[in-house]
This record gives sequence, structure tokens and C-alpha cells, in this order.
Amino acid sequence: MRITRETDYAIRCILYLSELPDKVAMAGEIAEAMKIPKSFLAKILQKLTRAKIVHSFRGVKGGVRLAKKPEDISLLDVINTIEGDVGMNICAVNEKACDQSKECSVHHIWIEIREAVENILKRYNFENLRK
Amino acid sequence: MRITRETDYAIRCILYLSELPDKVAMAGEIAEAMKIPKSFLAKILQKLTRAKIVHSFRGVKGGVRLAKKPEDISLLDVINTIEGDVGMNICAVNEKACDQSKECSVHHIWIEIREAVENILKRYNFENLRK
DNA sequence: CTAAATAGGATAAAAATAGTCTTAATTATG
DNA sequence: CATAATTAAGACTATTTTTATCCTATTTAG
Ligand code: SF4
Ligand code: SF4
Repeated sequence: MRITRETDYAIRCILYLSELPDKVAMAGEIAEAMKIPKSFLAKILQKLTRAKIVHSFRGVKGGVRLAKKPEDISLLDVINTIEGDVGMNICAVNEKACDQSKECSVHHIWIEIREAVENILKRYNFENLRK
Repeated sequence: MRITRETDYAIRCILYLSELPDKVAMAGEIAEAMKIPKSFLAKILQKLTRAKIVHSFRGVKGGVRLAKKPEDISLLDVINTIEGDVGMNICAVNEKACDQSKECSVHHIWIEIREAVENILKRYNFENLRK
């Protein structure tokens, strides 16, 4: 019932970029500062780029910077980008995944938890997260 | 960020036993009723037995029944038994797991979520879960 | 004594996680 | 234009976790 290391790395990465909103930072620089394996971060940045959370520049003096203001990026956005929907059980994400969901008395609890977790994750953005 | 099938099976199993509080049910019977692979359920029942959530009887006419009243078994109890602490990130379970937890501005959010999830999971016991 | 049941442990297949590596495309600069 | 630096994309790999199964031992009602 955990987020993955990949997601934790993605969050750290956005945290770093939020401190330097206009700088174009290279993957290597972020990796070193936030202690993320460099080639793994490169793949994570690709996902964040496709999700339009960061904007990337190729070539010499390339790198990445945030594509939005820190306050417009929530923790939930980053988690959704890296690992998809937040659900504590398959049935909270896809009703059809379990054929018992209609009669199951536990099903609604997973929905309730999902909503509670998403609400917390939406409340935090990378502006109010800065110390 | 999901509970495992094993945990879902354990919950279904307690759900079944809660409907028959005094009956000594065999693993095979529970497995069939709740659509749980039988030999997997056998292992799950061992964990539930060690945790004193169910009481088991060996030999002919053996089986398991709840060791407590349904209202004294929470969803959290079952989850803790099968997969340990509920934490959305390692640092919410073990501070030492990440050396950045002191300076990390996200750390406290995982603690907040952990507490929110645990509170929901504590509210539901197998008495108030029965339809 | 025997058949039926759980206990415990070893084993195994499949999936997910956590990365690495290679090649291609892009681009600033000399 | 040539080159070096950088991301993009995808193949590949190692490790760990998940999801079981199977075998042997122990227990016990009849
Ligand atoms: S909680 Fe109920 S509906 Fe959801 S996966 Fe488990 S059995 Fe299916
Ligand atoms: S949230 Fe912060 S403290 Fe927790 S694991 Fe990630 S980096 Fe470490």
C-alpha cells in the first residue's frame, strides 16, 4: 500500500524545480541534488514532460523547467502522472475488476478512502509545500 | 498504492465468518463461498490465527471460527495482520528508511494520510460492515 | 487405527519495481 | 558545417513482491 520509489523521485524532482522556477535544469543536476539515479530520472522526466508538468529543451544548454507555476501543480497531479489513479483496492479504480463489487459491503470503503486521500493530495501544491 | 489480493481475501474471509459467529468452518468451505484459492486461503488463515483474530481447530471436524466478536475486529486489524503498517510511503512507517525525512517538506503529508486512512479503517468493524 | 483437518515450510511462476543502456534526434556554439 | 551536449524512445535486465501450490507433520474425532 505504498507509492513507488519512482513516484517519490518524481515529487522530489518537482520540489527541486519549484525552487528555481525559471532555470532550465539538466537531469544530471537534479539527480545529484535530490539523490535520484540519473538514468532513472531521465525516464521520469519523460513522463512529466508528456504530462505537461515540465517543459523540456533538447540539445546543448537543454534541460527542463516547470511548465506551470508551482501553485498549479498538486501532489495528486504528480502521482497520477507516474502511477495512475490513487486507489487502495482495484475496485476503487475499476468497478469491473471485481465481479463481487455489486454485493460487496467493503467496496464503498475503498471509495471513501480513495476520496479522502485524493482530497489531501489535492490540497498540497508545490507552492504551499515550500518551506 | 494498493492493498494486495491476499489482504482482500483475508477481509472476505472474516466477512464470511462474521455471518456465522459460532460455526467452525473449514478452509475449503470459505474458499469456495468467497472465491479464494483454497491453498492460498490456508496460509492466510495461519496468519489470522497467529494474530488471534480467528481460532483454529485441527483434526476431523476441525476448521476455524472468529476468536472475537465481529464488532471487535476492525478492517485495520485485518490489514495490519496481513500486510503490516499502513503507510503510503516508507517514511510514514519507518523514519529511518529515508535519510532526507528531517528536511523533507513532503514527509509530514505521508504521516497525515496515514492517520486519515487508519482512522477510516478503524471506524469499520465486521459488525457494522454486515449489510 | 484411520481419515480429515490445520501448521509450517519449501518451492515456483508471474508481475511489478527499479533501474541501465543504446541509439536517435535536437540544438547552441565555435 | 562539425561537434559536443542534451533529451527522447525503447529495449533490456536484475531484484523484489505477489500470488500462489505442494509436501510433510501434527492433531483429533470416531
Ligand atoms: S473489496 Fe469487495 S468489490 Fe472490492 S475487490 Fe474486494 S471483494 Fe471485490
Ligand atoms: S517523502 Fe521525503 S522523507 Fe519521505 S521518502 Fe520521500 S524524500 Fe524521504
